[in-house]
This record gives sequence, structure tokens and C-alpha cells, in this order.
Amino acid sequence: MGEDKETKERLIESAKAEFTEKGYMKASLRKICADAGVTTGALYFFFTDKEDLFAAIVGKPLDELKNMLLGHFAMEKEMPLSEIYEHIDGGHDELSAALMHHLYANYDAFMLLLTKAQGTRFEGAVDQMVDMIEITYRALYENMARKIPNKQVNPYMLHWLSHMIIDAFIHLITHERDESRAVVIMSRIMNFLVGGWMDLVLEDKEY
Amino acid sequence: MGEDKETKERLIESAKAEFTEKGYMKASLRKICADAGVTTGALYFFFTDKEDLFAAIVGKPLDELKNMLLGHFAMEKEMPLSEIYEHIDGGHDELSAALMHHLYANYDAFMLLLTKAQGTRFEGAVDQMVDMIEITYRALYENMARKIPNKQVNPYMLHWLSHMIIDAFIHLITHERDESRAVVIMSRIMNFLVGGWMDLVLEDKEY
Amino acid sequence: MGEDKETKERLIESAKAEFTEKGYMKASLRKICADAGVTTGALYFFFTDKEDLFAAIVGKPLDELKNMLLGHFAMEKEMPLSEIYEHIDGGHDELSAALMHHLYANYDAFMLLLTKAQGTRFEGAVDQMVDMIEITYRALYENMARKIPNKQVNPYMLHWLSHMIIDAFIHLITHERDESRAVVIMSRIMNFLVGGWMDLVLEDKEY
Amino acid sequence: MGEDKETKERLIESAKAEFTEKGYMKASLRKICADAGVTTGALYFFFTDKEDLFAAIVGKPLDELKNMLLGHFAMEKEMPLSEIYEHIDGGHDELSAALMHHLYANYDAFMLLLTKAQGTRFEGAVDQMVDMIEITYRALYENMARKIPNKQVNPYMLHWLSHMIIDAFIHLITHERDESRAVVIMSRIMNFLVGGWMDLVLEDKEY
DNA sequence: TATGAATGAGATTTCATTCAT
DNA sequence: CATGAATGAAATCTCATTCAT
Repeated sequence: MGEDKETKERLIESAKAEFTEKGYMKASLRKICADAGVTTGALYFFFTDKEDLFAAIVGKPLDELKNMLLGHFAMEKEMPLSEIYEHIDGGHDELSAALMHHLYANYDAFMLLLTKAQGTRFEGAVDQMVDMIEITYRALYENMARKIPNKQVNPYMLHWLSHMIIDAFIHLITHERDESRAVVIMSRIMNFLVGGWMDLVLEDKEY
Repeated sequence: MGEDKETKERLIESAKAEFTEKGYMKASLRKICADAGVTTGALYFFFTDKEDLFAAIVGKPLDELKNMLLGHFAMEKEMPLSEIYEHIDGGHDELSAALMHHLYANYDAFMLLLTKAQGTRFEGAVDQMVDMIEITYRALYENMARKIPNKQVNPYMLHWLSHMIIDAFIHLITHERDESRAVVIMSRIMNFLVGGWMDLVLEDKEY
Repeated sequence: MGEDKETKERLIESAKAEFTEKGYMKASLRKICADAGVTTGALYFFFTDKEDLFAAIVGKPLDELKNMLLGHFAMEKEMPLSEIYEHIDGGHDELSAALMHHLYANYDAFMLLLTKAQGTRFEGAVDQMVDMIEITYRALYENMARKIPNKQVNPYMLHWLSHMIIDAFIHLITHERDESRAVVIMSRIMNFLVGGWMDLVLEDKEY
Repeated sequence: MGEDKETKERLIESAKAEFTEKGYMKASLRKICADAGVTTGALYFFFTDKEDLFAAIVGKPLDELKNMLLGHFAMEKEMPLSEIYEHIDGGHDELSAALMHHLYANYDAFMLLLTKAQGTRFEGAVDQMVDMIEITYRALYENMARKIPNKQVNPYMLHWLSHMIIDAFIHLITHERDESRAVVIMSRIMNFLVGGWMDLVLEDKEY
């Protein structure tokens, strides 16, 4: 079985295995091809180079993820502030459930992207996501700051919190294989984070 | 200037630069030697191999760090529980200030260790530190759990929180070059973390 | 001429020349490849490493030789003693002619194997052959010793004679390029050796 | 003890060990120096290069050996033929006992010379000795041949027998560490060889 | 005498990539 | 679509040797 799978498919499968085992840089194209039962030349019919092969695994899931984030934030932008407060408190579960579902639906890809991408153009993907989140939250918090006297956004904390959110996802996907359990965990984590949130990011101006 | 520095010193300097720029695996010994103004053979007079060169930069600072953690935890072990509560609340500042000082006193080394060690025997160093912290906190929280009815330790949260502490340090050192500012930030972060701490790690038994 | 020979063939040819000239250890793969008109990488398409290249030259002929010896000895095992006596006296010519033919049919390979293999896994090949012969002759002589009162096998002489036989072949192949002349010489040598044979290996028990 | 031995002596001792273990080519001067407790530079005060170090071990014993052979052969040259016959039969024991004594008095040196000299200018030493013996015996046998009608010297056999004698010594020194036992063995071997000697080397002219 | 440092040339090996067929 | 062969550049490492001090 599986032997009549298309070559491209087989290459991607063995690439996943090799990248997972050795990381991008130490992964050997020779081995990937051998495992897929073809010669190196064949690989170059389907992919332009090593990185393209990696991209074939992680590219689409990553783009979809970005679009989900973008879509969500676009939505928030158009909300009145009052709704946003609710959204922050309650809506996280909704978004994070959706994200989580996407993450776990593409488990292998995100595993590679988040932990084995060093040496590829994706090695900055985590930071990019952090930045995406950060930009959105900056808008949000600065909006708040303007309405509360003597408060300002602390940029470091903003960045760190953005990082923590992403790290929470990474930690989850690398430590909990079951999606439904992961959703429960993430819910509790978000509650925790949101608790101390505002005090940390919004500081008194004399700081 | 610097041309009369000793060769070993120059090698370490250019190694730092090269490792920082390219990461361990992509770093070229040729380039390191050329930048230091010696031939490749010279490197092997001072270091047994590439990894030994990396270790010459990060090894000692890492060991010292481990000893600091170990020393601290050993101390906690011998305290009565009442003191430990205080210690957790107040004492963190003390320890983290000391750690931070050590981190910043060896800024370059920890930068490499924490972000460029892939491919060396140090690539698991972060996880090791997480484990060290986790072990200590597990003892602490299980101790507490035994004294509060119907509570138990949630192992995932324990692990995640341990991770978060380490990540907080990593994030700090990679985003804030000034030590005194870093100490202030870390103090606030710790306050935040300790706040929600117990609710997260100690859960009701029916969970 | 010879430029359209296949690369692998050319590599083996220039390897033979280089190994012959310099010995295994001092032989340079660069030179072998240059002489064959390819880059060093090409070599590694056909051979896994330097030793594999050497093995590609000497491995098969050596295995065949071993099989010839094994086959012959297996035959002797099944003979009644009376026939063996004849066999020793007369049959040697038969075996040694066959061996000789094999040796000279693979002249280059055995030349390398017997005189240039230091540093390879074949460097013990001569001793192995000696051992093979010795084991067989030990059985034979011990068999005889049991039937002659007050005689025993002298292990040193047994070993030395085994060595002498192998050395006779080595000496021949390194000093006489013509096969038919070699066969004649070997025949006379064997006659000589067989003459004093028994007195030397079978000694009086009081020794 | 031994620590106040002179450096040169210690170098030679550790060189013996290293050459014996690894052979000349694979032997590491670094290791030899380290074992002797000095740095590489020191070695070059006493020896001009690696080969000179090897020569310092084997050179003198080899020269002495050559002189012994030369002296003996010179003596034979001046003898009347009648005495030589006796000499061949009986005198071998005398010479070979002397040779053997010399060999075993310089056991380590000859071990190296005979089995580990590949890569040095001594790698041909065995052949040289063979040649020395051969030259002498050629004179002897040609002398005889002239006096016996229809006989001539077979050059191949002459060479092979010369080889066999040397090989007998080599085999002995590599398999029997005790000198007195070695002398006994050699005596028996020589008897055996001399037995078939003449028939082999002196052949009918129609050959 | 001996050290410690450094050279410089070379070694084998690996690998992504290319391309004619 | 895929093969098999080959490239070419680079990699790490080893080692005998030299030399100023």
C-alpha cells in the first residue's frame, strides 16, 4: 500500500520524516529521495531546491494561519471599543479554538515550522507572528491608554506578552498531541494571561 | 587595534562574531581563522574541534549559571515551608537579580547559548534549565497540594510555567541590552507570573 | 584512447596505479580522480570511501581465492587417510595450479592485496590465509600423529610451514610475471617442501 | 623512576611504543612527545625529522647486522672450497646463533625494522638482506656449478631460498620471544632447508 | 635544551545541485 | 517523469615541521 502514491506525495512524506529527525540543515536530500524510492534528480522536477521542498510542507498551513489572524484582527478593527472589551475577554476562546484546530489539523507542518526551520526563510516565522499579534494589540492598548488618564503602553511588555501567547501555542503543540485536551489547556492559560494583562502593559506615565 | 591581542583571544572573538551571524552549523572555521589572522591549523592548537571552540565561549558561564540555580534550590530545600512562601514572593527578586547579573556579565555567551547552539551538545541547555526549575517547583507544589484538601498538581501547567520563566529570561536578554533596565522589567514580570501561579498549577481533583 | 571507458572503470584503473605506486595510505584520492579525469565528488558516487575503492579492486578476487581453498579443504576432509597421502604428494600440483591461475588472472589485485594493503581492513589477509591452511594441516598431522607411536605435532613448525607456503605464492607473484613459468616453479618448490615436511612437523614426544 | 632519564632516551622509548602500535606512517609525533613528557619542538633538537627518529631506533642494530653478514661472507670468500662445504653444513649454526643473539639483543629494533618500517627508507631493508645473502650464495653455487658437468644455477630458486632464510628469521622473531628456544628452532629449520638445497638451486642445463 | 605557538599543505568527505538522456 | 552521473565548492581536521624566545 502507498507504493502507488504519487512521487511528489512520497517525497513530501519522507521529507517530513527527515526534517523532523534531523532539522532542516542536517537533513539530507539524498536520504529523502532514497526513502521515497527515487533519485535526487526527480526531486528537482517537483521542487526548485531544498527550501522549496520545506516550503511545500509548511507554506500553505502558515499562510492560512496568517490569514486567520489577519481576518480576526480586521474584524476587531471595525468594532466599537465596548464590544472589543468583551471580545478580548470572551472571544479569545473562539479564536484560539479556531487557531488550535488549524494547528492540529496541520500538526506535522507546524511542528516543523516551529521547531525545525532554522536555516530556511521560515526561521523568522515565529517572530513574524509575534509581530502580527503585537501590532494589533498595540492599536488596542494605545486606544485604551488614550482614554485612561496618566496611562501609557509599555512597549517591552507588549512585545513580551505577544511572545508569550505564541510561545503558549508552540509549547502546547510540542507537548500535547491531542487537540481537545489542548483546547482546554489553552483556555485556562488565556484566562491566566488576561488576568494580569492590563496592569502590565498599561503603566503609569511617570515610569 | 587589537592586533596584539593573543591569538586564542582573537579566535574566540571572531568565533563569537561568526557564530552570532550564521549560527553554529553554518559558521565557517576558515572564516573564523581568517578573521583572527591565523591559519586553520592554529585553531586546533587551542581547541580540539569546532564544538570545543563553541564550548570555550559558552561552557563556563553555563556551568556557573547551573551552580547558581542548584545552590538556590538546595537552600530552599532546607527551609521550613512558611519561609518558603515568603521566599517565593520576595526572594525571587534576589535570585533573579543575581541570575540577571550573571547573564548580562556574560551577554555574548548566553546570546549564543540560547539562540545559536543548534548542532552542538548545548542545544538542549534551555530544556535542561527548564527541567531544573520544574523539579524544584514540583517538590514545592506537591508539598502544598498535600496540605490543601482536594487539590493536585497539574503537570502540564507546571511544565509550562517553568518554560515561561526561562523564556522570560531569554526574551529579556535578546531584547534589552541594558542590565539595570532588565532587572526592573524582570521584577514586574515575576510579579505578574506569581500572581496567577497557584490557581493554574494547583487544580481541583475532579479535573 | 581509453577516454571513452566508463568513469568507474577509469577510477579503478588510476586507483590501481596510485595504490601500486604509493601504497594505500599515501595514495591520494585527489590524484586518482584527477588521473581519471573527474572531480573528487564523482568518486563518492561509485564508492563509499577510500577503503571501498580499494576493496572494489581486491575484494572479489580475494573472496574467490578463499572459496577455492575452502572447497579444497572440504574435499580433503571427506577422504580416507590413504587417499590423502596421495593427495598431499600428487594433488598439490592440481590445487596450486588452480590457485596460480586465479592469482595470475587477477594479477594486479593480488599484487595490491599482498604488498600494498597496509592501512586497510585487508592488511591481515595474508595471516588469514596462513591460518586457513594451518587449520587444515593441523587436522591432517594430528591425525597422522595419532597413528604413529611417540610422535606429536610441533605447533611452531606447523605454523611456519603454513607461512612458507603462502610466502612461496607471494614471492612467485611478485617475482615472476609469466603464469606458465610460475606453475613450473611452484611445482618444484612444493616437491622440495613436501620432502622434509613430515620430519619437521612430526617430532618425537620427548622433545 | 625513569623520570630523570634523559629526554632523548624517553623519546626513543615512547617512539618504540608508538611505532610498534601504529606503524611508522600512522604514528603521531605529537603523541610520542606527549608520552615522553616534552613538546614537539624538543624532538627536533635531537632528531632531524620523523624518519631520523625511526632510524635512531633501528639504524645501529641494522648496520651491525649487515657487518656481521659481510664479515662472515668475506671470510667464506677466502676459504678453499673444501672448507666451505663443511662450513655450509656445520657453520650455519655458528653464524645463525650469532645472528640470532644480535636479533634478540635488539629485539624491539628488529621488530620495528622488519614489520613496521613501511613508509621509511628502511622499508627495503629486508630485500637488501635477501640480496646480500643471495650474492654470496650465488658466488658459492656458481662455483660449484662450474665443477659439476651439466649443472647450472637456477636464479629464481636462489633468490627464493635467500628469501626463505630471511623470512625464517622474521617469522622467528615475530613468534618466539625467547632466544634460547629460538636458537633450537632455527637449527632445525636450517637443517631442513639445507637438505633440499642443492637439488633446487643446481638444475640440469637443459632446463 | 626546551617551549609554545603557528604554519601550510594536504587529507577525506559531504552535499545541494545540474543536466544529458 | 525520472535516472544516473558528475560537478564544484566547501567543510572539518591532521600533521610534520619551524622558529622566536
